[in-house]
Amino acid sequence: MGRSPCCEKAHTNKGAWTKEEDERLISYIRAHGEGCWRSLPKAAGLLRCGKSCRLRWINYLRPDLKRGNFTEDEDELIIKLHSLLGNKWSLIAGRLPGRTDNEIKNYWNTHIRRKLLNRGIDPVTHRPINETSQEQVASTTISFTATDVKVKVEEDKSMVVVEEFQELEREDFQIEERCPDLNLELRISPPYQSHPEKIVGPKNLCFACSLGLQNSKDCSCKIGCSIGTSTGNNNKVGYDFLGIKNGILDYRSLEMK
DNA sequence: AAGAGGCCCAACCGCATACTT
DNA sequence: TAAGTATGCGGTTGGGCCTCT
Repeated sequence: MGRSPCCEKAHTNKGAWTKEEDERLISYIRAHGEGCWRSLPKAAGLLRCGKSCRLRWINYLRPDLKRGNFTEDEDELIIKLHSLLGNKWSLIAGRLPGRTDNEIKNYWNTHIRRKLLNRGIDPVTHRPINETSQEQVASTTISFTATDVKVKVEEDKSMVVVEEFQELEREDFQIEERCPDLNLELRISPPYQSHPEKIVGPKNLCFACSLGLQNSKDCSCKIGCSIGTSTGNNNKVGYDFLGIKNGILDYRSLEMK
């Protein structure tokens, strides 16, 4: 199907943002919140397309952005996350508070790539360069394309999700093999809550239970989950990275495209 | 001092996906 | 179910800045 342009390009500004435009955008978002990017420019009196506004806000104007140089710890975290996730910059950014995907992408391309090359490591495969050139080892990397993980809560699709999850589970050992020293506390958590104690409901559902498949054969937490019972020990199982370690994937916390 | 070349990063573009009608 | 629309993501670009000669 054809695509219409995201905006009327003939009447929009392009290029660097002016201070006035920034101020208009900030004050509009402060007053009305984020979202509705398509209608925002007109409402805010900006001659920009919605995409441009969104990008400007997310990458530059957001108040929670951490400006300044990356720390050594952040460097290492990015490298390790990249070795697991590849160029999934938004997922990587999700683990670095105050950093944007664009910022990390730029930083990767300008600094970290070179840093790894200097260490003799291929920035794509994260393997020693000479080893990479010797042979293409048939390795499996986790891909987060939509066809790999389709998390839908709709009941009719839930079995497909479980199958795809099991596929990820089988690949788990390869992650450990590639990063034996990796202990990033990579617990993907729900979006930040200023008052987490207010969250109501079971804290750690297994994947099947999260899909509403309690008591199904795919439920991996028959002992620990016990939704709605007083016997459930919800603290037994933590949020490991993607929940894979425990065979538990909390779909609620996955950032889906 | 000034020109050339490289680096950096904000912004753009095209596409994929989700959502709506 | 198909078509239309909105949003988000990753790759790429271009212009300003910095360094070197």
